[in-house]
Amino acid sequence: MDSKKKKRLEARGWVVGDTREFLRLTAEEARYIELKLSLSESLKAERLKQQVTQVELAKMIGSSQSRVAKMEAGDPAVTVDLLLKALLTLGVTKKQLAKIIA
Amino acid sequence: MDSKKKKRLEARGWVVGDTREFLRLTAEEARYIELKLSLSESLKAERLKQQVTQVELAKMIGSSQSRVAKMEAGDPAVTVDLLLKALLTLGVTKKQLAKIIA
DNA sequence: TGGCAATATGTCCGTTTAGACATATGCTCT
DNA sequence: AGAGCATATGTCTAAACGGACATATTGCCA
Repeated sequence: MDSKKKKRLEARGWVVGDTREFLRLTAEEARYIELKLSLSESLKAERLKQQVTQVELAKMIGSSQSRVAKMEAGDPAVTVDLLLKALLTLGVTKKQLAKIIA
Repeated sequence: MDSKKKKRLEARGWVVGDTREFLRLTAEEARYIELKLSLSESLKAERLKQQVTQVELAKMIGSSQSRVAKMEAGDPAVTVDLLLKALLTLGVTKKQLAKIIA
Protein backbone atom coordinates (compact mmCIF):
# COMPACT_ATOMS: atom_id res chain seq x y z
CA MET A 1 0.00 0.00 0.00
CA ASP A 2 1.51 3.32 -1.01
CA SER A 3 1.60 6.22 1.41
CA LYS A 4 -1.08 8.12 -0.48
CA LYS A 5 -3.58 5.35 0.05
CA LYS A 6 -2.54 4.99 3.66
CA LYS A 7 -3.14 8.67 4.23
CA ARG A 8 -6.54 8.37 2.67
CA LEU A 9 -7.47 5.61 5.08
CA GLU A 10 -6.03 7.36 8.09
CA ALA A 11 -7.85 10.54 7.24
CA ARG A 12 -11.15 8.75 7.61
CA GLY A 13 -10.43 7.55 11.09
CA TRP A 14 -9.78 3.98 10.10
CA VAL A 15 -6.32 3.87 11.53
CA VAL A 16 -6.31 5.25 15.03
CA GLY A 17 -2.81 5.68 16.26
CA ASP A 18 -1.27 7.37 19.22
CA THR A 19 2.10 7.06 20.91
CA ARG A 20 1.13 4.05 22.99
CA GLU A 21 -0.95 2.06 20.64
CA PHE A 22 -0.84 1.61 16.92
CA LEU A 23 -3.49 -0.38 15.21
CA ARG A 24 -1.85 -2.30 12.43
CA LEU A 25 -4.24 -3.45 9.79
CA THR A 26 -3.81 -6.90 8.38
CA ALA A 27 -3.66 -7.18 4.62
CA GLU A 28 -7.23 -8.49 4.51
CA GLU A 29 -8.56 -5.70 6.68
CA ALA A 30 -6.89 -3.11 4.51
CA ARG A 31 -8.31 -4.66 1.36
CA TYR A 32 -11.74 -4.79 2.91
CA ILE A 33 -11.61 -1.14 3.91
CA GLU A 34 -10.38 -0.06 0.52
CA LEU A 35 -13.30 -1.87 -1.02
CA LYS A 36 -15.68 -0.10 1.28
CA LEU A 37 -14.19 3.29 0.51
CA SER A 38 -14.52 2.60 -3.20
CA LEU A 39 -18.18 1.91 -2.67
CA SER A 40 -18.81 5.03 -0.62
CA GLU A 41 -17.01 7.22 -3.11
CA SER A 42 -19.00 5.71 -5.92
CA LEU A 43 -22.20 6.22 -4.01
CA LYS A 44 -21.54 9.90 -3.62
CA ALA A 45 -20.49 10.24 -7.24
CA GLU A 46 -23.59 8.45 -8.48
CA ARG A 47 -25.90 10.46 -6.27
CA LEU A 48 -24.44 13.73 -7.44
CA LYS A 49 -24.55 12.57 -11.03
CA GLN A 50 -28.25 11.95 -10.67
CA GLN A 51 -28.73 15.27 -8.87
CA VAL A 52 -30.28 13.67 -5.84
CA THR A 53 -29.89 15.17 -2.37
CA GLN A 54 -28.94 13.10 0.66
CA VAL A 55 -32.43 13.64 2.03
CA GLU A 56 -33.98 12.31 -1.16
CA LEU A 57 -31.71 9.28 -1.29
CA ALA A 58 -32.47 8.61 2.36
CA LYS A 59 -36.16 8.46 1.55
CA MET A 60 -35.51 6.17 -1.39
CA ILE A 61 -33.75 3.63 0.76
CA GLY A 62 -35.85 4.14 3.88
CA SER A 63 -33.09 5.72 5.90
CA SER A 64 -32.06 9.11 7.16
CA GLN A 65 -29.91 11.93 5.86
CA SER A 66 -27.37 11.47 8.60
CA ARG A 67 -26.82 7.87 7.67
CA VAL A 68 -26.39 8.72 4.03
CA ALA A 69 -23.79 11.28 5.02
CA LYS A 70 -21.98 8.64 7.02
CA MET A 71 -22.12 6.21 4.14
CA GLU A 72 -20.51 8.73 1.85
CA ALA A 73 -17.97 9.70 4.47
CA GLY A 74 -16.78 6.11 4.65
CA ASP A 75 -17.70 5.87 8.31
CA PRO A 76 -16.54 2.56 9.80
CA ALA A 77 -19.96 2.11 11.39
CA VAL A 78 -21.58 1.61 8.02
CA THR A 79 -21.80 -1.81 6.45
CA VAL A 80 -21.10 -2.83 2.90
CA ASP A 81 -24.63 -4.18 2.84
CA LEU A 82 -26.07 -0.74 3.27
CA LEU A 83 -23.77 0.77 0.68
CA LEU A 84 -24.76 -1.91 -1.80
CA LYS A 85 -28.45 -1.41 -1.15
CA ALA A 86 -28.07 2.31 -1.75
CA LEU A 87 -26.11 1.80 -4.95
CA LEU A 88 -28.61 -0.73 -6.24
CA THR A 89 -31.45 1.63 -5.43
CA LEU A 90 -29.72 4.27 -7.51
CA GLY A 91 -29.83 1.80 -10.37
CA VAL A 92 -26.19 0.81 -10.48
CA THR A 93 -25.82 -2.42 -12.41
CA LYS A 94 -23.80 -5.51 -11.55
CA LYS A 95 -21.32 -4.60 -14.22
CA GLN A 96 -20.86 -1.15 -12.79
CA LEU A 97 -20.45 -2.63 -9.33
CA ALA A 98 -17.82 -4.95 -10.66
CA LYS A 99 -15.95 -1.99 -12.09
CA ILE A 100 -16.16 -0.14 -8.81
CA ILE A 101 -14.70 -3.07 -6.92
CA ALA A 102 -12.01 -4.12 -9.32
CA MET B 1 -36.19 -12.84 -13.10
CA ASP B 2 -36.86 -16.26 -14.56
CA SER B 3 -38.65 -18.94 -12.58
CA LYS B 4 -35.49 -20.98 -12.13
CA LYS B 5 -33.80 -18.15 -10.32
CA LYS B 6 -36.92 -17.49 -8.30
CA LYS B 7 -36.98 -21.10 -7.21
CA ARG B 8 -33.37 -20.86 -6.15
CA LEU B 9 -34.13 -17.90 -3.96
CA GLU B 10 -37.23 -19.41 -2.50
CA ALA B 11 -35.44 -22.63 -1.71
CA ARG B 12 -33.11 -20.71 0.58
CA GLY B 13 -35.89 -19.26 2.61
CA TRP B 14 -35.64 -15.79 1.16
CA VAL B 15 -39.17 -15.68 -0.02
CA VAL B 16 -41.51 -16.81 2.71
CA GLY B 17 -45.00 -17.17 1.40
CA ASP B 18 -48.17 -18.67 2.71
CA THR B 19 -51.78 -18.32 1.75
CA ARG B 20 -52.29 -15.12 3.67
CA GLU B 21 -49.11 -13.27 3.13
CA PHE B 22 -46.74 -13.16 0.23
CA LEU B 23 -43.55 -11.23 0.48
CA ARG B 24 -42.91 -9.61 -2.83
CA LEU B 25 -39.34 -8.61 -3.37
CA THR B 26 -38.61 -5.31 -5.01
CA ALA B 27 -36.23 -5.35 -7.91
CA GLU B 28 -33.46 -3.94 -5.74
CA GLU B 29 -33.98 -6.48 -3.03
CA ALA B 30 -33.86 -9.31 -5.54
CA ARG B 31 -30.66 -7.97 -7.05
CA TYR B 32 -29.12 -7.59 -3.63
CA ILE B 33 -30.01 -11.16 -2.68
CA GLU B 34 -28.70 -12.54 -5.93
CA LEU B 35 -25.44 -10.77 -5.29
CA LYS B 36 -25.26 -12.29 -1.85
CA LEU B 37 -25.95 -15.77 -3.16
CA SER B 38 -23.22 -15.36 -5.73
CA LEU B 39 -20.82 -14.52 -2.96
CA SER B 40 -21.83 -17.46 -0.78
CA GLU B 41 -21.58 -19.89 -3.65
CA SER B 42 -18.17 -18.54 -4.53
CA LEU B 43 -17.09 -18.82 -0.93
CA LYS B 44 -17.96 -22.48 -0.81
CA ALA B 45 -16.34 -23.13 -4.17
CA GLU B 46 -13.15 -21.35 -3.16
CA ARG B 47 -12.96 -23.12 0.19
CA LEU B 48 -13.39 -26.52 -1.42
CA LYS B 49 -10.86 -25.64 -4.09
CA GLN B 50 -8.33 -24.90 -1.38
CA GLN B 51 -9.31 -28.04 0.51
CA VAL B 52 -10.11 -26.19 3.67
CA THR B 53 -12.78 -27.39 6.08
CA GLN B 54 -15.42 -25.12 7.53
CA VAL B 55 -13.78 -25.47 10.92
CA GLU B 56 -10.45 -24.37 9.49
CA LEU B 57 -11.93 -21.43 7.64
CA ALA B 58 -13.80 -20.46 10.80
CA LYS B 59 -10.47 -20.29 12.66
CA MET B 60 -8.91 -18.26 9.87
CA ILE B 61 -11.58 -15.60 10.10
CA GLY B 62 -12.11 -15.80 13.85
CA SER B 63 -15.56 -17.28 13.61
CA SER B 64 -17.30 -20.58 14.13
CA GLN B 65 -18.14 -23.55 11.94
CA SER B 66 -21.83 -22.94 12.25
CA ARG B 67 -21.49 -19.43 10.94
CA VAL B 68 -19.41 -20.56 8.00
CA ALA B 69 -22.12 -23.11 7.20
CA LYS B 70 -24.70 -20.33 7.29
CA MET B 71 -22.55 -18.15 5.05
CA GLU B 72 -22.34 -20.87 2.48
CA ALA B 73 -26.03 -21.68 2.79
CA GLY B 74 -26.87 -18.12 1.86
CA ASP B 75 -28.62 -17.57 5.17
CA PRO B 76 -30.37 -14.19 5.25
CA ALA B 77 -28.88 -13.51 8.67
CA VAL B 78 -25.39 -13.25 7.21
CA THR B 79 -24.10 -9.96 5.90
CA VAL B 80 -22.20 -9.27 2.73
CA ASP B 81 -19.52 -7.82 4.96
CA LEU B 82 -18.83 -11.19 6.50
CA LEU B 83 -18.86 -12.96 3.16
CA LEU B 84 -16.38 -10.46 1.77
CA LYS B 85 -14.09 -10.81 4.75
CA ALA B 86 -14.09 -14.57 4.35
CA LEU B 87 -13.40 -14.37 0.64
CA LEU B 88 -10.59 -11.90 1.16
CA THR B 89 -9.11 -14.11 3.84
CA LEU B 90 -9.08 -16.96 1.34
CA GLY B 91 -7.01 -14.70 -0.87
CA VAL B 92 -9.61 -13.83 -3.46
CA THR B 93 -8.51 -10.77 -5.41
CA LYS B 94 -10.48 -7.68 -6.35
CA LYS B 95 -10.57 -8.87 -9.91
CA GLN B 96 -11.99 -12.20 -8.89
CA LEU B 97 -14.56 -10.47 -6.72
CA ALA B 98 -15.56 -8.33 -9.65
CA LYS B 99 -16.09 -11.45 -11.73
CA ILE B 100 -18.17 -13.03 -9.01
CA ILE B 101 -20.42 -10.01 -8.81
CA ALA B 102 -20.81 -9.24 -12.48
C1' DT C 1 -23.40 -51.80 10.66
C1' DG C 2 -21.02 -48.52 13.41
C1' DG C 3 -17.86 -44.95 13.91
C1' DC C 4 -15.99 -40.66 12.62
C1' DA C 5 -15.22 -36.37 10.31
C1' DA C 6 -17.64 -32.69 7.92
C1' DT C 7 -21.52 -30.01 7.55
C1' DA C 8 -26.19 -28.33 8.79
C1' DT C 9 -29.63 -26.35 11.98
C1' DG C 10 -31.26 -24.00 16.03
C1' DT C 11 -30.77 -21.08 19.99
C1' DC C 12 -28.53 -17.78 23.25
C1' DC C 13 -26.82 -13.46 24.51
C1' DG C 14 -23.44 -9.65 24.00
C1' DT C 15 -22.08 -6.34 20.45
C1' DT C 16 -22.75 -3.73 16.46
C1' DT C 17 -25.47 -1.22 13.37
C1' DA C 18 -29.82 0.75 12.13
C1' DG C 19 -32.90 4.89 11.73
C1' DA C 20 -34.20 8.98 14.14
C1' DC C 21 -33.35 13.20 16.04
C1' DA C 22 -30.76 17.31 17.40
C1' DT C 23 -27.46 20.32 16.21
C1' DA C 24 -23.44 22.21 13.81
C1' DT C 25 -21.11 23.56 9.74
C1' DG C 26 -20.87 25.02 5.12
C1' DC C 27 -22.50 27.35 0.72
C1' DT C 28 -24.95 30.33 -2.17
C1' DC C 29 -27.78 33.85 -2.97
C1' DT C 30 -29.56 38.65 -2.26
C1' DA D 1 -24.89 39.98 7.19
C1' DG D 2 -28.46 36.55 7.25
C1' DA D 3 -31.87 33.42 5.20
C1' DG D 4 -32.29 28.94 3.32
C1' DC D 5 -30.80 24.68 1.75
C1' DA D 6 -27.40 20.79 1.79
C1' DT D 7 -24.29 18.23 4.30
C1' DA D 8 -21.69 16.81 8.51
C1' DT D 9 -21.35 15.17 13.30
C1' DG D 10 -22.90 13.23 17.61
C1' DT D 11 -25.98 10.56 20.46
C1' DC D 12 -30.01 7.56 21.61
C1' DT D 13 -32.49 3.04 21.63
C1' DA D 14 -34.38 -0.89 19.13
C1' DA D 15 -33.31 -4.31 15.91
C1' DA D 16 -30.04 -7.09 13.50
C1' DC D 17 -25.91 -9.68 13.47
C1' DG D 18 -21.94 -11.75 15.65
C1' DG D 19 -19.51 -15.93 17.84
C1' DA D 20 -20.34 -19.77 20.69
C1' DC D 21 -22.46 -23.83 21.88
C1' DA D 22 -25.53 -27.85 21.46
C1' DT D 23 -27.34 -30.97 18.63
C1' DA D 24 -28.84 -32.99 14.16
C1' DT D 25 -27.63 -34.80 9.72
C1' DT D 26 -24.78 -36.44 6.13
C1' DG D 27 -21.27 -39.16 3.84
C1' DC D 28 -17.59 -42.20 3.79
C1' DC D 29 -15.01 -46.25 4.83
C1' DA D 30 -13.51 -50.19 7.60
